[in-house]
Amino acid sequence: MEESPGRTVRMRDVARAAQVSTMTVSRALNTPERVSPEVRQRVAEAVQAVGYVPNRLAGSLSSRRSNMVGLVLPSIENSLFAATVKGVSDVLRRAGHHLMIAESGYGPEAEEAAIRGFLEQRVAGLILHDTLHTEEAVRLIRRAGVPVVENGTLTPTPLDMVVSYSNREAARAMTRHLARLGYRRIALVTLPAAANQRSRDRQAGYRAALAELRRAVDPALMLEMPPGLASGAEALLRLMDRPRRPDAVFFAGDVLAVGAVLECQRRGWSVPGDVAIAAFDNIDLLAHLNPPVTTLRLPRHEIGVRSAEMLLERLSGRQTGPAAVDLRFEIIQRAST
Amino acid sequence: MEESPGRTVRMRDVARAAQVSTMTVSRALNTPERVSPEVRQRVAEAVQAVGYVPNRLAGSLSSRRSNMVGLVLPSIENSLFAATVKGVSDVLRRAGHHLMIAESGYGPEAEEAAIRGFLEQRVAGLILHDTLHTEEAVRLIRRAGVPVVENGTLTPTPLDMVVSYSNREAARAMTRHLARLGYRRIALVTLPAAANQRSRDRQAGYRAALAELRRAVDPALMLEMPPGLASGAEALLRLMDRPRRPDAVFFAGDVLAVGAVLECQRRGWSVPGDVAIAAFDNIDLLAHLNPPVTTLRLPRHEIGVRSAEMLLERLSGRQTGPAAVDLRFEIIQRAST
DNA sequence: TTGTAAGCGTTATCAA
DNA sequence: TTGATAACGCTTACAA
Repeated sequence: MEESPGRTVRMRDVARAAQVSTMTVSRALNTPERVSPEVRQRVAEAVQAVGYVPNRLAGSLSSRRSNMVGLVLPSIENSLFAATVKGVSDVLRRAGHHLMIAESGYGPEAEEAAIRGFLEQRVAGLILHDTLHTEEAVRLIRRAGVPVVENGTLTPTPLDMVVSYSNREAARAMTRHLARLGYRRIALVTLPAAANQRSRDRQAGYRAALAELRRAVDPALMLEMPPGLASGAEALLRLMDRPRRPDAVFFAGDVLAVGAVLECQRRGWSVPGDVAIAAFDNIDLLAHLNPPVTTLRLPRHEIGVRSAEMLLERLSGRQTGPAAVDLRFEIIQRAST
Repeated sequence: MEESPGRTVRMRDVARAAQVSTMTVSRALNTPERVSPEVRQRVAEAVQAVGYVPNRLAGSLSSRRSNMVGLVLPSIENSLFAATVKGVSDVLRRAGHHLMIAESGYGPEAEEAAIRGFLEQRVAGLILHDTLHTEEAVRLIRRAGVPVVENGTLTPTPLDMVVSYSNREAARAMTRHLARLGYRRIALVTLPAAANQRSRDRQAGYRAALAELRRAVDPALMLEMPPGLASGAEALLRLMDRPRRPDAVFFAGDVLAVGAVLECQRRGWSVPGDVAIAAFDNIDLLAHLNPPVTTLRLPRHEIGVRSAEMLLERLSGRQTGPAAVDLRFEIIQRAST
């Protein structure tokens, strides 16, 4: 019943209480099968009695193994990543690992700082959403020799392992889907592509689809907008203001499509009558909007699960060498197209 | 240019390269002002030359200080917490601290497991969203002697520090606001209150407001629903099916209000003509819905910022003793009421 | 199955 | 201002 924050309880205290050496305590805790049942029991009781909480700092320092994984996301606030984080977190927890999270929102330099911080903490592995890194970040990772999973897109030049879907193929598939439905002038709205490989891949997929369909790319129908609901509304208005309007708009980013549908409601425009609208991500809301919005089902959660699993497998020493996992997406056709 | 993951570079290697002792390297890195400029420079160059990445595990073990903070959230997927996490993360990063995140979604036992894990990692402090903890969790925290901030609601029995707004007062204010607007039969929908102090506080605030208005509480107008858009729609339908319909519904949880508004669109019900709708949280979407939805502006981001700041202040040894910070909320009146 | 001794890579402490 | 030495709390390696 000792609850005052006095001197820390060390393994030595448990050892004394159980009348064994610290090594036996260590074994009883980490590899119980290598300790006699009787002693195991005595140690368990001693742990309870003295209120022992193992010090992983000391354990990791000594064993040169760590149970922490670092995750770097472009933005903690973007709810798109929540499903991925959840997947990572669930798998890690079950394996007794812990998750550290940092943000790279301000670009590769911020990512480098986050990576450096994680390596100082001696994480066992890294999961990076972005696929663009500073040279120094790459050097740090290589020297540290930690396994890394990249998530953002199926980069052709992975650091180590990749788990993602193909942004290019997803955009291509949706563009073709819209064409198949009969839309003739399909517009594309993405987030700013300059520092965003995902946006560039989506634009490439759109272009590829049009090329296959033997349609010219009309630059007036390609727009880059910042993220946000208002931004989606504005993109729609700009496109509908063009001399030659689109009959379908593919919003390949964030919640742009939601903003656009809500703007149509306000204007009294019929969707898909006046303009069809398609989105890029399976956020719940899209299914509940009026009309429900055609979109892609992306394997957000599975990306997290597989990333964590691959990392753990590598750490366990079973899996070795680089690997790329191309997870599947799916088109969800709804009333908006 | 050495990039192969060979032997780790230790402080000793830097010391050798700079021709000083490890203590001098340690000082040059942690308290540069206590080292001569010349030596400081030599050490900096040596760090570069050998590619040294400090080992915080060893540092923390030795100094008995850590730069990690543990954050326990009910759900990683719930985007409501994103703003808080962002606030915490920003403040910690600037102070050179790191964030570990875990989930308590399955109740106090899961929270206890998360807390135990963090304490094993020897975090410097804890931020807990929930205010309901197992006895063992409380004992662990007390023994560890780490500072703790609780966030979920202004609990009257804090473990240590609290940073929150008052769920009770917020619900009370919105209920009174709706009454002032002339609504006579105000319904309340919350998340299940059994294991959720926040829901209970909101119900209490609603009851308090009605009592002050000398109105009876009609149990038929109080509903508890699971989270989700579909759930909000269903709640609305159930309430509108009552013999004596509400003229306003206050959705005090999650995205319930959004689901309800979208259901009204589908049914062709006028909001607020047929029924007024109010929400509890300032998610962007509410401002863009048709009609825009009256809601509360809650200090989500500030909660994160202040929590982290208080923790850091305590760690720096300046602030001591418990503290409660009651952050303000605000009603945002929009067209839905 | 259990124990002894020597680190793991850093910092606190004290001395020069 | 700098350095020598002894921890920090655990695990590896080896021995009994």
